[in-house]
Amino acid sequence: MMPELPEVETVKRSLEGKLKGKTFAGAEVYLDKIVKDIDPVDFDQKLKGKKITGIERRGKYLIFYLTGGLAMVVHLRMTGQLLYCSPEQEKAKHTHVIFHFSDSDQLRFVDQRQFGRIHLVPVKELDNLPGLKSLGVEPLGKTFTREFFKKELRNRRTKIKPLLLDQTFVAGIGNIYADEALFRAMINPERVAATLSPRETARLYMAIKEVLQEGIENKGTSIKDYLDGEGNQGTNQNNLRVYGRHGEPCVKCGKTVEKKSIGGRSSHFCPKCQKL
DNA sequence: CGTCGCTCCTGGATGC
DNA sequence: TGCATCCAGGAGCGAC
Repeated sequence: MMPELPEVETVKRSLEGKLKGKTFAGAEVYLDKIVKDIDPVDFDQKLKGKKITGIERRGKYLIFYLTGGLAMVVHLRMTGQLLYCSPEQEKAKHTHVIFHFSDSDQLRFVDQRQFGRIHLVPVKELDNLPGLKSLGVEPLGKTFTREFFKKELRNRRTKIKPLLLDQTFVAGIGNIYADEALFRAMINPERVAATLSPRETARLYMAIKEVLQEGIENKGTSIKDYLDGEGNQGTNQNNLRVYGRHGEPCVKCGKTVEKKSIGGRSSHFCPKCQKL
């Protein structure tokens, strides 16, 4: 569950080799609302005969580039899965879309909570998609510099945790990696962003990159239902220091890890290592 | 524009 | 034991 940047990147990497060069034979849509802004019949017709030329990740979005100047944009939200399957495989519960390829292999979109969305747009209209349009900087990209981070924090009066989750600020951080980064940087999630010292800002900057990088190296965090494109679990759940550890002793100081709702989301932190 | 709260969903966990 | 309620949380949306 909860695909964030490392999980979406892992899905991308697991599918890339298998799907590049494949030609769509069509798409069966079982739940219309998943396929946003397009009639399922049109969707099937437009995909038919198009070849996948490449896959890109932007924040938590996956973009499939197709021939004919088209792009298919997939957001897994919380419980979405993209699974590469053979036609014999039994159709799992909550399978909402099945993509067929000309070689008879399939890509299936499975999503228990039905929050995930799929768009099909011309490449030149990608920037008009709400969400993609306003997406912030890539935290593992060149433009996410320490200077940028410092400068952005300076005028923000919001709490640091909700700010880290703001996709128009930095793209791809979700609840798990936000809590983990704040713990590593020893910063309380309720601190007002603008009040972080230069030292704290630098620590948080490094911690964000570190937790995301490790998440990718460990092929994602599989807590509930996250799987990559081949149905494999990640191992980063074994690397978490505070997320889901409320009631347990802090790995650094032994004090009990707390859980508190901040900005409407559960936040896990050590009250001693992350003083307010 | 920044910030906040509500909403969409299912199913596992928790409460009485 | 059974039923009701809560909770998980990404992001679009409307309100202020």
